[in-house]
Amino acid sequence: MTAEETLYQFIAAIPFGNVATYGQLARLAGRPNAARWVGRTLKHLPKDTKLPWHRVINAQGKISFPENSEPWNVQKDKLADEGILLHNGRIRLKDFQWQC
DNA sequence: GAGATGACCATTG
DNA sequence: GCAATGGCCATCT
Repeated sequence: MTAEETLYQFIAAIPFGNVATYGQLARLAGRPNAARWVGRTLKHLPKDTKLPWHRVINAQGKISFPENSEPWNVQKDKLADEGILLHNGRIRLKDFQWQC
């Protein structure tokens, strides 16, 4: 099981209606300080991936795309479908962050 | 091999 | 809450 595969497993395991941060997933995958590695890995995902990549946000509860950009809107919509709404441009981690 | 870059984080003031 | 700072990992030039 490579670190990447482990990462995919954890992303797939994020429950509906919850989100996880880059640093959190990095830790779970066994790379405590590799948040950037998580971001890089996500960017490499095929566009037809089954992974809920939209549930991955940064530690500030914000979407890591320029606001109102195309991917930003896609992610926002998917989150809204799960009842996760942006409050002042960011997500309330306190309410939605995955506890594991 | 050095420097820049990127879907980042924790700490500090 | 926000900005600056230093750190992290992998890739590209």
